[in-house]
Amino acid sequence: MPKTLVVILGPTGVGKTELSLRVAEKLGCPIVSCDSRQIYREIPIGTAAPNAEEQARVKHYFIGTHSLREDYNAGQYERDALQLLERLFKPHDTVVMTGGSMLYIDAVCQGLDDIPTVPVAIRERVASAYRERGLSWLQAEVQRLDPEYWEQVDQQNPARLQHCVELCYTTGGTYTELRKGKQAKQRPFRVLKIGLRRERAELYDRINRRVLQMVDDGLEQEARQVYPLREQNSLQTVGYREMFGYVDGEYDLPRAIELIQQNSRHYAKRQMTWFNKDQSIHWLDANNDYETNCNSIFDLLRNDRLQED
RNA sequence: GGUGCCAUAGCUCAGUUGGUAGAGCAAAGGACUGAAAAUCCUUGUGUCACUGGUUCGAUUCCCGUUGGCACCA
Repeated sequence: MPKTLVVILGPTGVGKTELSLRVAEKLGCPIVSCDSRQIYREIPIGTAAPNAEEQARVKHYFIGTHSLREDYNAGQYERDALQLLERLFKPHDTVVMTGGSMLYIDAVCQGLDDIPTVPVAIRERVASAYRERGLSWLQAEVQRLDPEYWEQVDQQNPARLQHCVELCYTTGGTYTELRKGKQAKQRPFRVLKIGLRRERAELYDRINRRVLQMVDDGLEQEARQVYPLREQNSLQTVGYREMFGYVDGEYDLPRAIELIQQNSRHYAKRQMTWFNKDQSIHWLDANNDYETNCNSIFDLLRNDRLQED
């Protein structure tokens, strides 16, 4: 029997959670979360993680499994998720994966290149040099160490440049050498990507209202509890940065809420830009009833199987 | 009621010594391989409040109107 991973993706707030639950219930399979922030146990409210009731309906993986103090990233997720899927595909022919973290989805479905982990000391060295000497230093380093990458890279983007410099320091070679693996990695299962979408105005309205609901549910208190960890990468997250600004007295609570809504909309927009490029996604209208969308997914699964045989 | 100041992009404001205007934010589009809810790039025509006057030409100067703010009654 061919093994299939059903990936349900879409922008934040589109309604992935409930559809995923219905699909998983009908298939009798678990849900693997593909969300770079729901993985942290301290921040369930602001990340709209599935609640206890939802998790009781279907077994979930990668929800609240890590602490904000841990460094986690897409490469690690690729390894963890593949390992888990190998296990889950023994009893199950189909597994549902759901989430909106674009890079994490690609990491599982296509795979990332094998890039070494940068030692903390090197990361800090590059970061402090950048702080002291600015973007032009990063640009000069990349030109010197990896001219080929310099030609393609977004030259104004410090995050990209820093990463390249870190890897050159770490390996003694170039970043370009590590980026050669363009074609998709072989996976021991097939992937069916389902994209959920709805009209822009409607999506934004849902996002705005969901943020207000999060505030009612105690987002401010949740943010205050994790405030001491605000410098962690894991807290460079919509909903928390804005609350930290409020706690620091930069603006009032209504302004913080406005900013959270706005940044959530920006995030949704970036997700859509990314997903729009992916030709392998089968799009469904989030306004259809669950029965209709579930049936569409099962039809796609069946066709997929027939083709395979 | 009187006097003064203000009225320019969705918002906050620059500016044009008279030749029809530009920043920040918002918004839209895009990029993206171990920070990815991150990080970055591109995009600015708007009756310059309304009416009349002066002028070759007014958003800019003048009269009036409307709205706002301040002070005086």
